[in-house]
Amino acid sequence: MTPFEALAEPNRRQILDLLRGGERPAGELVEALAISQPGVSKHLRLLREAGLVSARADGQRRLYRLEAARLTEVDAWLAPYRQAWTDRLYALERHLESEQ
Amino acid sequence: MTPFEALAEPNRRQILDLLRGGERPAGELVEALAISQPGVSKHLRLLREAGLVSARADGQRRLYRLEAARLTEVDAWLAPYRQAWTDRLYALERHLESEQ
DNA sequence: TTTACACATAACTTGACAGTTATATATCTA
DNA sequence: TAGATATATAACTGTCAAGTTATGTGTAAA
Repeated sequence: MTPFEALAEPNRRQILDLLRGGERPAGELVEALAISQPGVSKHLRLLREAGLVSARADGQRRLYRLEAARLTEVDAWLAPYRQAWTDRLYALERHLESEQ
Repeated sequence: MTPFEALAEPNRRQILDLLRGGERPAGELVEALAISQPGVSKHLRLLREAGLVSARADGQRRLYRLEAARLTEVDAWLAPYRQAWTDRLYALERHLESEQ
């Protein structure tokens, strides 16, 4: 699963958002989401396969951590577009359009 | 279809990449991709529904254009992560890990 | 006014994903 | 050692996306 595919699912984005606050046990993520525990576990697996999170054992819990580095791939793809929408020409086109 | 879902598919990302160079007729996109004409047409529809492209008639052709503004939604989601991976603390963690 | 062209839509197949419940595995605790 | 807890996996179902071929629709050209 590529990072792009991983981000397509809202629950997975929410998981990443939660992990931005630091390491979290799986159970805490389960509480925060509106789906079942196995559902969360499956999303965590896909996120791991995408390299977007990592996990380590802590007793009977598993602590998940954000691997933000993998998101640079998405960021890199987006970069040239960022230039596009900040373009003065682009802004002008939008402006002319809105006047119709 | 959300922008996130739209970007999950590589052919659609390629279409957007091509449209970064300016308006293109559908046929030109068909030539560039490795899938059938109806396949491309369906992707274009989804991209339209996601607001990522727009189309206008030009004789018997249809010219597609990038609507980069919609990508700001993705960019906005990504923004706080961008901070995360440029963090000095984050860099330090990566460094310590690589030493193991 | 046919024929050709560009594109969209219809209809269908296949496979993957997201969700569920039930169960297995491992660790902690009484 | 016997529960109790935390998490993962198995097994299953329903939905949907992505691809295909075949066909429809509108515009250009002969």
